[in-house]
Amino acid sequence: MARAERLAQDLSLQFTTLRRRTLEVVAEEGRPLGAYDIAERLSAPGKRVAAVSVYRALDFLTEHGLVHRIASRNAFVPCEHGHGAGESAVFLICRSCGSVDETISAEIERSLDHTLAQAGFKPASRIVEIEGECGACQGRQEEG
Amino acid sequence: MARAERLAQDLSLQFTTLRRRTLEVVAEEGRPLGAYDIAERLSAPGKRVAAVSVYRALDFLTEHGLVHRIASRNAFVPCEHGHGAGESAVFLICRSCGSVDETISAEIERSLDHTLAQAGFKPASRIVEIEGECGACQGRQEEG
DNA sequence: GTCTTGCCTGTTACAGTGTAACGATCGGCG
DNA sequence: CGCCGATCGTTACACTGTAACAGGCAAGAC
Ligand SMILES: [Zn+2]
Ligand SMILES: [Zn+2]
Ligand SMILES: [Zn+2]
Ligand SMILES: [Zn+2]
Repeated sequence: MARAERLAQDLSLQFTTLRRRTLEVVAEEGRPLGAYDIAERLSAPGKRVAAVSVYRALDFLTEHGLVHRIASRNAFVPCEHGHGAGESAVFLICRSCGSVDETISAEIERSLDHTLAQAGFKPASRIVEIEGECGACQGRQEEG
Repeated sequence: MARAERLAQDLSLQFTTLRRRTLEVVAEEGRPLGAYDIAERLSAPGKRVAAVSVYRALDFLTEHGLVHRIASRNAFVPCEHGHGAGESAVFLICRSCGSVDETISAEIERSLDHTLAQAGFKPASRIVEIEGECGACQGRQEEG
């Protein structure tokens, strides 16, 4: 990810090997990965990476917007947008193939802001996760 | 909850003591409760309720729309609406007081449907959870 | 009545998820 | 050099959730 590299220069020292490799592993996989799965992929014979280290790396990466946590799956995906400020994402999670698509919709953003303002609620973070079936899997199912 | 009682008659046999008491405990608390917290509240000296039983009761209650699971907290709240069919809720979770407010917005529903249709995604369940500060806590903070 | 069946519950055991605490290591700085 | 801050390794532990199996109980069949 080029965006990560750019950010890396800003925080020069902060983007350590473990954090970089954690991001790489998450980005290479096409589906959400659990922290323990990541630890396993980062481990080599004789060089084991503990899950707690992965959690710390993931904390760093999520704080800087490089990965997202999927609350309904206890898993992590790379950010594919580089959204600014309070811009939040909508995650489309396919129950068949397990893929996660991250989209941004100004329309949803607006209607959420509207509802929150009406309720007098000051938002800090937003979680919008939709489970269902992605377009590809729908087509596959109709054929088979 | 009257709604629960009404449903109880439909499923007469199904609404057992354990399930009823689980719903009561969740409804009495003003904030999301974890399954183990519920088990603790249901337990009496000499009569311990295991967490696994609570999970089964919660499965039943969520399937029938009497309680909701808060994915970002691994906790459960009573449903306060009795929403029909695919109508999904928006949860406003206060970081200060821990309260959860359940609201329904047709506007959000519409914009979500629109975005999903555009992406060719067939939704099955929706999770919308906003963390932030509720109106009451904002007022309290400004004073103190 | 008794037997079988299905559903709910109890119990144990275990897998998966996440954090606290402490120590070692490394780099920068006086 | 010694100090300080941040990162990382290691251990231990708490919390969340499920699988598997056995007992209880009500309802219907014989
Ligand atoms: Zn993103
Ligand atoms: Zn799919
Ligand atoms: Zn509800
Ligand atoms: Zn509050």
